[in-house]
Amino acid sequence: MIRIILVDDHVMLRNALAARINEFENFKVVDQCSNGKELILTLETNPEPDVVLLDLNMKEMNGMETAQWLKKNRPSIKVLMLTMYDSELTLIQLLQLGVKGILHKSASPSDLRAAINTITTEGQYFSNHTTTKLVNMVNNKEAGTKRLQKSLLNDEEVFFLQLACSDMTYKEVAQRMKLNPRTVDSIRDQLFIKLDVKSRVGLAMVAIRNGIVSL
Amino acid sequence: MIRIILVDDHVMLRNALAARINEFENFKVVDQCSNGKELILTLETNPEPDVVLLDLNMKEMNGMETAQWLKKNRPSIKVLMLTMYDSELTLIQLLQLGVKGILHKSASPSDLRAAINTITTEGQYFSNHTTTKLVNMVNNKEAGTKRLQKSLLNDEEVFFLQLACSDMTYKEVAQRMKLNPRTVDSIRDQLFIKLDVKSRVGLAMVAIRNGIVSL
DNA sequence: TAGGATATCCGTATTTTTCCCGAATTAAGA
DNA sequence: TCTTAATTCGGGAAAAATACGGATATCCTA
Repeated sequence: MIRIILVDDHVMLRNALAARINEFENFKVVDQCSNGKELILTLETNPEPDVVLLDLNMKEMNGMETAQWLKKNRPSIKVLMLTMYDSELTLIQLLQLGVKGILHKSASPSDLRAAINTITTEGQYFSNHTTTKLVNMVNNKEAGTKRLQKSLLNDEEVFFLQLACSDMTYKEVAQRMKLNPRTVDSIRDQLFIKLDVKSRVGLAMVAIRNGIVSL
Repeated sequence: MIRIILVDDHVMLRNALAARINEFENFKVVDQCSNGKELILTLETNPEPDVVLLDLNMKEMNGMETAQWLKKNRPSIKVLMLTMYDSELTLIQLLQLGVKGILHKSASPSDLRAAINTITTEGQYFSNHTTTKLVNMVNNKEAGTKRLQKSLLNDEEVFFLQLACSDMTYKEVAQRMKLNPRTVDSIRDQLFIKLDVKSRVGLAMVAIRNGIVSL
């Protein structure tokens, strides 16, 4: 019996997923959480599940942070990430975090079934769509491979993006980050290139799409 | 038998809702659509439902636009709006569009049941949370009442917001809107006041939260 | 019809953002 | 060790965004 925990702050979707999964043979949803923090609490007092279905866009502790925690503290748990939007950035970042599969929220129930099945039998699941994007990135010499190697966001950049998605000015952001305003300029310019945008609004859009900032 | 159509681009959540609703007595989900356009097509060839469960944040034709269309073309259909985030702006705007109820996506199945039941028996459903916010707005003299009267966005402002959530400069936005750049400045300044932000990024955030721009 | 509030349009001034250059330091690789 | 990157920071200028205010038209009202 494969044991699964669901993590998503939308109760109804979560229940829906649970109902579907419990219909499958050999699968059982043993717990449901609303965010990463709840998951950690649950894991502290309960036996480890085999799979965690993790929503990327959550309020309290989002999917990215939670996956990072899981990789570090519970590396044997397989993570299947649920995404709302899709983008190359998320993709690469998630792979780095050891996520074993990615499933778009607009996926059909049969996609869900395939994902859950494959991830337990073969260790990982990636849809054709996901794989295609990866291949395209590798093939796209000018931007693609560079991104594969370099477009991962470090903690500083993530922190910057979170602060940039606000009414603050860059000076204020620099203060908050305890950095020289010039350095903040560099971080921003770096992100312009990495994320292929040319304005702060563009950065904000990418950040939101990728669950880096939670609304 | 109350006939219901679901409109949401997340298949699994949609199916979950459908399953729940079909469990209720006297309710039946007669159709499911992924966005407003599909709904319109469906309505053209099928008999009118009693209730439409409408997601606010959709790609093709979002909930706001769809509600507007329904108000004009199918005024007898009751609209229950599903929201991802919540904000005062959405609230007022939705009420103006004749929406008969608002349900947050993090609502529980029992909330869903209450909403569906109440909307059909009493004509409308608003949660305590929603009502409380409305009351607060009315009581808050300085900003509240003004917002109630004035914070509704007209088509021009909505269009501006959609364009503002991009890498475009205001000049380019002005060109696209066929307006003088100064006029675009005024629209922006107006929105700063209405939405209580002081930068373009702030505008973008509000616009996304309210489903005015779809990512 | 005069007065007052309000919306629209547009100009000026200031601040912020963005870009381009480059220098000093550190890290990494051959 | 020498070269090559990458990081942090600075000056300065051009462009964009924002703040402020003025002119005109409109509409409501006393």
